[in-house]
Amino acid sequence: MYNLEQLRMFVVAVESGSFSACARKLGKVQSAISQGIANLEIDLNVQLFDRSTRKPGLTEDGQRLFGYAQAILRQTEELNSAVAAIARQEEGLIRLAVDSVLMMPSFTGILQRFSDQFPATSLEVFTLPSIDIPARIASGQADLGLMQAHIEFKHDVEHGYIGGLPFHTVCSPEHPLAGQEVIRAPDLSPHRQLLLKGESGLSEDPVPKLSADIWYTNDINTLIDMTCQGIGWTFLPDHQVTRLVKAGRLKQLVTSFDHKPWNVPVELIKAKNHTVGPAQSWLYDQFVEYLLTTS
Amino acid sequence: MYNLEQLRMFVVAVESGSFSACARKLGKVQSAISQGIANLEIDLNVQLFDRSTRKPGLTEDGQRLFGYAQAILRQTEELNSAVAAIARQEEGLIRLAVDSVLMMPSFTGILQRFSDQFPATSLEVFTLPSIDIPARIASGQADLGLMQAHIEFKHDVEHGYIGGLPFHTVCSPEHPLAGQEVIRAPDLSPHRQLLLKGESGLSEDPVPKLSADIWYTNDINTLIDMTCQGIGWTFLPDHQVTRLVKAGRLKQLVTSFDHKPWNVPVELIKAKNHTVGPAQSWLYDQFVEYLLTTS
DNA sequence: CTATGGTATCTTTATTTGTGATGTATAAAA
DNA sequence: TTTTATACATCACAAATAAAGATACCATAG
Repeated sequence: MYNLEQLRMFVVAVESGSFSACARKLGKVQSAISQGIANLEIDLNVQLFDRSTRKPGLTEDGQRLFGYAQAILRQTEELNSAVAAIARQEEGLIRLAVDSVLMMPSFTGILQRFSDQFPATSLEVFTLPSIDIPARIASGQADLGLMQAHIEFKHDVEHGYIGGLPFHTVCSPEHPLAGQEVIRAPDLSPHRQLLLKGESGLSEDPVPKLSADIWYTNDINTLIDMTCQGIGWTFLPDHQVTRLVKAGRLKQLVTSFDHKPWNVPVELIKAKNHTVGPAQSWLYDQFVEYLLTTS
Repeated sequence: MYNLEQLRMFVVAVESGSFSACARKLGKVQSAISQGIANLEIDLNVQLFDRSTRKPGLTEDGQRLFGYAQAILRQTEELNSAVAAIARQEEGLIRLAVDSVLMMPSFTGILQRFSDQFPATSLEVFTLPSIDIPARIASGQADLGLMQAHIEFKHDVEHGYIGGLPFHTVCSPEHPLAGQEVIRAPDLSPHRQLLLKGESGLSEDPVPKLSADIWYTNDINTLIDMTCQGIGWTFLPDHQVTRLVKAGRLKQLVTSFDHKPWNVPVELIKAKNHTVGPAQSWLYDQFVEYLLTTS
């Protein structure tokens, strides 16, 4: 049976064009390569190299098998890097719970960089309402949560306030409010407000209820669709507003109470008394940094 | 450095649940497995198994690495099957040139079965006009050609007549011809005929020119679109007609000269004096069989 | 308490792999 | 043409590795 060392010789010999060069690269003597490849050929019962010329070239069969050998070696690289990751105590999996409202475009940028930094760590991203996130963390179903700050504190969960996200008041361009120049809080109350509501019941919502007539949904996209449809007005984070106003689907209201943009506090939470590996703390830092520059 | 045998031990031990069972499966003594895995653990500097219980279970790290080890072994299976294919003298690549008109639905069925039969042989399928196919074969750019029969014979190319494909006369439902009950050949001539034409010049076409006014295209889909559009009438193979008549895009004309369906002869060609491997001859047989049952 | 099925460890033996010397072929330089 | 440098194959010997076999130990079911 052939072995990995022989496959490595095969691949390196092809890549470097000669057995001797291969030997130098692998830190062996030339005869070792010569024998190793000869043995590989015997094992496979296939002539891999055409040795009739000065520099040995691949035979047709050799070409055909070269890719397979390369693939095996690439897989061993994967194994090695996973082993190295373990040695560096990197986590195998990080489960992230993010409020769907906070799912901003730059988020995927962070994840992209994460996958470069920690190729051996896989990531699970749940989006769910803020109100449901602490329970996820406390029950051990998630490692890190990015959510709108709530007053409620859960033991087993470590809170860390880290910033705020600018929100704006918006409605459909066809909505009655869209006509008004400047809007005061009492102007909003006669019109239906749309709000996000978590599944785990009463939402201790950081977003104020300004109207008596409130409709709820648990899904950010439904909220947006309903608002665009003109069903009511709502508060939305800056990155969503920018996108939707540009598309002409929403109108941003100029309210008298938010000459300075109105920030929803955002916090990052994690399980208490859990050892935190490098990948998780990297992610944590990235989120902190991002939110500090945004708010 | 770890080796393939150790990885195999690792994987088989996990799959069979015990070192002893693994030893039996691999035809070794138990101590060999015990040592092999211990050495692997030393090499990787990772504890793979939790040996505290009766049956050794994977540690968390072990679970994480198990998939990688499996992947490496799967790759070696690929290599082995490629080697076996070479031993059976199967071709690494077959290049197939098919007339686009003959590209029937059952064709992909044959290719599917091909990939099951010859997993280590890759396939290139060109579709091009019949007239251009012999040149492809003769120049060594294709191995097998499936085309409408021409009178022209090329040396270097081995012709083998194998069947026929039923063709029908069709036009758009809006076309003047669509109203007539039965059509004789002279009825067709006042109307524009649409024909396929190869790139390599004059088409010694197996499809008769019945009209003086002829438009050409080199692409079957364009031909169909033009016909559906009502630009002219044309001959199309049965499988295309069935599909398009069902979709209401075409009308099949009942012609007085084809009470028996009118067959275009189809032939399969290959390069002369080339050794033919099992994969190519399998394909050849499949096509012959298919065309015999169709025509 | 014992039979069973499992693992680790030790020693011996067999196999594999690596090394260094040597011979041959070939292309380029003198 | 003769060197010279580089490349590959082969061989014999040393070194490293892996397998086998014997033995001890452990956990568990009956």
